Amino acid sequence: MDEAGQGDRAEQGAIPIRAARIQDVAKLADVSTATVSRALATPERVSPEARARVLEAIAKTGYVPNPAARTLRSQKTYMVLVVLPDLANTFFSKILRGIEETLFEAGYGMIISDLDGSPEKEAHFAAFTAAGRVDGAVLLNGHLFGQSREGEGQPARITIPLVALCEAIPGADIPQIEIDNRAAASRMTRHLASLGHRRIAYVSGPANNILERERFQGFKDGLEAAGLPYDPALILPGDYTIEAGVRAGQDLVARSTRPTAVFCTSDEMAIGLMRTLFSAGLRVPEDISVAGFDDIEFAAVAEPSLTTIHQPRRELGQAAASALIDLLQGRSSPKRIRLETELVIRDSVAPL
Amino acid sequence: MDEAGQGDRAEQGAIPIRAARIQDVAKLADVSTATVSRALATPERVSPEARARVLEAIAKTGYVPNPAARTLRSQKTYMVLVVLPDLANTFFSKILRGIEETLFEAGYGMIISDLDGSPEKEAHFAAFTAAGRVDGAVLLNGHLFGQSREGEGQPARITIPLVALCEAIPGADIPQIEIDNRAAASRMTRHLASLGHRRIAYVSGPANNILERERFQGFKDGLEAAGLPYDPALILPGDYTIEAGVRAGQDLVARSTRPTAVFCTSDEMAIGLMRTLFSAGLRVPEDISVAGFDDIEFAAVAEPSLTTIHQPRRELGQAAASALIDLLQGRSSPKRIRLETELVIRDSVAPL
DNA sequence: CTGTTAGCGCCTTCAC
DNA sequence: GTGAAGGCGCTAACAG
Repeated sequence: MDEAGQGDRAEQGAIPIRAARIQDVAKLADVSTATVSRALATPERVSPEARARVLEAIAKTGYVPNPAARTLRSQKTYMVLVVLPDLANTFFSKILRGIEETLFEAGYGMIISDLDGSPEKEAHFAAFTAAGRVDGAVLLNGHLFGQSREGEGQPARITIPLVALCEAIPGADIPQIEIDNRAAASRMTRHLASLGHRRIAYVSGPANNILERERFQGFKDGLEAAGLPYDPALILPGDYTIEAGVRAGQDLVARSTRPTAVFCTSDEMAIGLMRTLFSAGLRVPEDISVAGFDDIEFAAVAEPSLTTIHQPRRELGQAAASALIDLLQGRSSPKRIRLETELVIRDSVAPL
Repeated sequence: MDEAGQGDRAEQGAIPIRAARIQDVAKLADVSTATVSRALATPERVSPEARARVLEAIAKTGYVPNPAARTLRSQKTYMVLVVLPDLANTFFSKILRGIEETLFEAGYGMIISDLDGSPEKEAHFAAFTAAGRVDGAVLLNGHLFGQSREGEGQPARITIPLVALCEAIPGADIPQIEIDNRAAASRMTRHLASLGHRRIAYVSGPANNILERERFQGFKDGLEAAGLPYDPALILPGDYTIEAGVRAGQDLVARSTRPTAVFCTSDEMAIGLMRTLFSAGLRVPEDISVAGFDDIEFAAVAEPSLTTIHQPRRELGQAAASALIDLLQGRSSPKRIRLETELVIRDSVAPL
């Protein structure tokens, strides 16, 4: 015995019952520890009698295998890391749920890392991952860990299975689960044009973001398909947040000639933008039509309800988790999975 | 050597570089493994020269301690479990962020369990916790794990530090971080009454929920303070979701005599309710005033913007994480922490 | 201040 | 079908 051992971490008199170990079960069932282990992992290789005794002993002792020991031995953690840029963003919560439920069914736990734009956090989680605390990772942040600034010996290369979700990672040879952002943005743009709108503004995502690049392309595709000119003055900078929508709205309100429709590349921005328009006495859709992207919960109950692009968020999460599990269990996975979006027509957009 | 070892988990030719172990570092730095360990854990107990050599060797090898081995030895996981009833609920995301950032600073990781109303999931996570995969847990779901249905040998008692957040757990002798729901609800009720409203409806949370019980008490307190009678016909059932608000709205719309104000115990319900009122041609606040609770992001940009009770969500998360960390590190923590709420007056409520 | 040593609990080969 | 034994990588006692 080395340390004092157990107990007293929580001062309120925690009961110093030592958790049952495999030895305890073995003794009680009158078998070796190897048999206990096998009874759990490969029951068919253990005689029915022994198995029954083991199971009974497990029930009696309340034995739960020690995961640290198991991991140390088997090199498997049954944990998956989910890396996302902003946990507080509504858009991710339902995706997370899709991921979590799929992982759970397969016996994996989920560790979340909220990068929050901090490079040091990213470095931390890269180390975390390299240290083998997780078997795999789902990346929602649009790039690989640290992009290994080379030099410096071996920068702890990450060799576990990875999957990219939503924000595709161009160069990476990993499964990518996403929607067709370009096609969806084009679809919305054509929808607006088909209603007679000719001056259509576009509120962008963050510069250099892959979603933004694709949606912007789609916007231009849509203009072209509708025979409308591209006017840089109608491009407003944004970053998918409510506040960005508010700012874009202020810009619009201040103009003498306004667009007749605004395509916001997130519902948050659309809602923030509408708010600003209302405050200035403008009506949606009578004075100006507003469209969103994502179809978050609030899109349907906004006033007016929001015309937008529906993303199957839960299914995206599930698909990403499934792809990762496939990899984790030695199966292969398609390199690219694209889920369908849908144009949802509500009340915030009207014919000109 | 037993197994084949390393490599080939990910089929795409993962490089079979074995991660550096403490031994490798020790050899390179020409010290014992114990010294390496100490250089990391208690640098002040190692000579500066040795420390420098160790650090250099670590940099050269890219060494990252194996957490499974560390956990096995030290019985510490540096992981915290966060148990919540519904990950997809907007209300939790900012709280999670508060928790995560505080844990992160203290070197702890966060594992999320979305209970999703499933008892089997709860049992799973109870076992998970009992198995020692986490050092502590933050409970947002209003009750202790499984409430240990006794009998059956030792049902793997959970003895790690726990903290309850938002939903207090009455009998439990653990730190509870919350707001004063009763006082806040009373405050809002009195605010409505002070504007001349005498028929105030109340849209509830789920029956038996502790938040609901407290807020309902507060509502009655407020009525009493304002000298208004309590009318059971003005209590509408809800569960904090948008849909519940929609349903409550339908109920209201169908009535011949309506309340002049509605106090919804969540912003989601308030937004859903307003939507239904609009669809029926009613105006807010001209025809009917609507108040919410929580002050989620969308409350400020709803149309009309929502009068509500502000909860410091991020701070709640931070406070819970801090309390847990105190416990984890052997310090004590106050048994009850109550953060201040604020009445936020916007446009959805008007004088009668 | 530093090295030696002994496990943490489990899984898995090897021998029977 | 089963048991004995070694070791996954680390840290904490104990000597020095």
